[in-house]
Amino acid sequence: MDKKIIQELIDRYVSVSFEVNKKAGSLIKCQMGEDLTIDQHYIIGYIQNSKECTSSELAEAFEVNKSAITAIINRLADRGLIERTRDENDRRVVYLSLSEKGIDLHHKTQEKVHLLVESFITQFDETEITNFITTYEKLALILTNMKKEEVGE
Amino acid sequence: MDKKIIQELIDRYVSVSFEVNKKAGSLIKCQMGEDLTIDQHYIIGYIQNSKECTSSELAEAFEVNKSAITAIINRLADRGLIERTRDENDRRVVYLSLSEKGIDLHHKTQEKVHLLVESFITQFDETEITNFITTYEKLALILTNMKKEEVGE
DNA sequence: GTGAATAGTTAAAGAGTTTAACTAATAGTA
DNA sequence: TACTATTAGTTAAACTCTTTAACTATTCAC
Repeated sequence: MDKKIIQELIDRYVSVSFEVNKKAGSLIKCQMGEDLTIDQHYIIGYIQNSKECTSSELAEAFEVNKSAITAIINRLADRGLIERTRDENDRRVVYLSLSEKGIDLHHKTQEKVHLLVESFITQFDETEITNFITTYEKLALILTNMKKEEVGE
Repeated sequence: MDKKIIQELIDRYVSVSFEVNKKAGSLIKCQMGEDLTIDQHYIIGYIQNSKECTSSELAEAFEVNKSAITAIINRLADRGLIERTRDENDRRVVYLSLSEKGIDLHHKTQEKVHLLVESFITQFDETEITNFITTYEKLALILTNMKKEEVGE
């Protein structure tokens, strides 16, 4: 690729990814209201979709330290949204799961996010948005590999 | 579009945008090191590219309250990276600008982010990444309009 | 069985955020 | 002109998220 074209693409990417993140984050936050922060929503979603979820697993998935997860889980547990269960075989391990209340709230917020995403995805031509997401997924893979290489060094 | 296809696209989008944000954010943070947080980098970049930047302008651009900007600017000013200048005609207004030190640091971090983005952008075919960014920009526009409508209600 | 590794928590500190109350300056208007 | 409302920015309190470092409890490995 031409140097000049690359420079232009970099600038456009940096600028647009910043803008979309800000705008999308702000719209999601509106949807969440007082119920959950965005991070809490994602954490609860992860627990919902994972069987026998642990703090360590969350820390790895969200790329933060385990103590950051402890803090978030404490807040959610205090509100009765999450339950902790010790593994009987390995008593170091604590499994995280959603309470009834947690499941209900997750459904509610999940639905709102879904509708929000739907409302902008459907403004695109099917081919265009499909190609977009496919490339986006390739990008996710590339970033994962870069991360691995970095750690491997 | 078919309902089922839409649902699938939504799920893929939510999942991939989350993943890319986490991964890219984490890689950028590594590049920044101890010098600046990501938010500070963006704030400094905005000030660099804007003539006569004010707190209100930043608050609007970053979609946060003005007091959040004051806090960030205070930290940067304490480190001698940013200078404040009162407007002589309208003494309520405070213009923000980078000090020499701030400009140098911004060049340094800017360069690092540039190289990082270059390293993954160049792994794509030119047509594919150009189409991707173009759609991404359309998405930014759509989100901006949604935000406006929301405010207008 | 003792030392090393693992899972998770706690505590302290710092960054970013919001809301609400505040200062200071300007604009509008009666 | 004087009063009121608006605007720009700050401050303070409270909260979330994050990191680092030290800690407990448990399990693993030799």
